[in-house]
Amino acid sequence: MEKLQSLRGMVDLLPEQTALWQQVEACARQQFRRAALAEIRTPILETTELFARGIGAATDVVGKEMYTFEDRSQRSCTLRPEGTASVVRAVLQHGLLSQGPQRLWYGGPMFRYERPQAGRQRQFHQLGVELLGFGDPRSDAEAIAIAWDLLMALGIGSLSLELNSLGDAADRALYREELVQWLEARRHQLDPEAQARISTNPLRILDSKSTDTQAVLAEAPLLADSLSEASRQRFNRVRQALDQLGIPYQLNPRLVRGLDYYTHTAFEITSAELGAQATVCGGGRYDGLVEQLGGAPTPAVGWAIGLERLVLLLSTTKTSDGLVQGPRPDVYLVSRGEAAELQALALAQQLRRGGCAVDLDLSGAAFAKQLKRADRSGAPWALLIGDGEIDQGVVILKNLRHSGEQRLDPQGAVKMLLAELCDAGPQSLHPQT
RNA sequence: GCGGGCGUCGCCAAGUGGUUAAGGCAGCGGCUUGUGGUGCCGCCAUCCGGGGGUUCGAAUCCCCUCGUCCGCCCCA
Repeated sequence: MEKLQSLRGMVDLLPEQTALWQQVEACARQQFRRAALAEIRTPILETTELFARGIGAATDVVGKEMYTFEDRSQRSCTLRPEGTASVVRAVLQHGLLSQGPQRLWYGGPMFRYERPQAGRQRQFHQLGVELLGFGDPRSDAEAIAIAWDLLMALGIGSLSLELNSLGDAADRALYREELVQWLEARRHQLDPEAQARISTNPLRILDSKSTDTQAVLAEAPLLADSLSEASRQRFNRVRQALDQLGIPYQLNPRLVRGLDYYTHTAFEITSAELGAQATVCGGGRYDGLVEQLGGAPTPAVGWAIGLERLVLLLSTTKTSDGLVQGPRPDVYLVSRGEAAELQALALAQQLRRGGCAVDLDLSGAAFAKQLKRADRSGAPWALLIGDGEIDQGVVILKNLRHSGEQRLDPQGAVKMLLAELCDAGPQSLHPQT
């Protein structure tokens, strides 16, 4: 029989990895709370139209990477390839903007039908922030700062922030015309992909990784030169704010980004340690999207972080090695004999209700076996109960670090363990040495 | 969608045409029928991702396929 397997590009996170993920998520939540962001959760499945309209039909994401299928009523559905469109849809659907600007974060799985490689899977996870209803240049800087500080708080080093301004719709239209003209004149020097893009999405040619294409582009007109005075000033104010915040960045006039909805500020945070898929965080301003999806014109800025890539960085970085440990029980309950096993069950419940992490051995195996497992579990304490203890009305509280043990009445042992626990907090659960 | 590398036990890994497919870790059992962490003993792939083919004979050669990894495209 064929072995059952997960779908290509869909990976399991096993217990030894989830501890690190939980740490990242906890850190993010803390940062988001400090930044006064509220969480929003939207469905993973949306109408295909949402993404077609929101992200742009000419983009690769919509053109060839979506998981799209018809449901039982022949409605075209798509597994979300990114989060922003859904968040804007939800905000509009529930009229949240009528209560004022929204400071939101979201997280969860995204789906893109691509060939898996390092740092890229078909189901991956993002954490994103959207500031809706904010047009001030300071909000661009603040959004970036939230991302930057989160990455710093996680202890990720060697990151670089690349920054560009795409201007507003008018600037882009103007520049697009100029660029197309320039490209047409050199069509024969471009690779086939770039040639095809001249008509579909010329700006995307700019950040091509092809060295040949880049060589040709060296002389190309720059978007920065087509920006209106207002756009230019706006960009300067964003940069000023970043300077004020002490966040280092590099201007990258070729940074365009793949989704159609970006305007003005576009940015990427990359790491040299990630291989080909170097972008950890990408985002920017999207002043046109809310209107595009049927709302009133509303300025907005946001970004998304790829969690797989983040975790990849954290497990590569030496400093974080060994810091994250899976859950260890505080107490391991060993019991043998019918009455003892029942009492152990009850004590486990009592200890857990008291806040103690308890692993209960259900095997009924020999004491030696159970003790061995107790040792492996990493628990600092074991509670042993057998027929002898039942007869005497005691339990054995054993310190697995020092091998000391004492016989106590059951309630005395519970009190002792809970005191160890609660008085000094979780740290005290793991006696040193 | 395209290019290249790889695919032997849960994990790591020897083996590169010839009778029973090393070893290590983990797991299980025992030495120790109620006391762990060390030690010792035993068990743990009729099978080498799957399917065809070549051969007297293949995990070892060929083809197809699937998976995986790396890169391209693109993105988080």
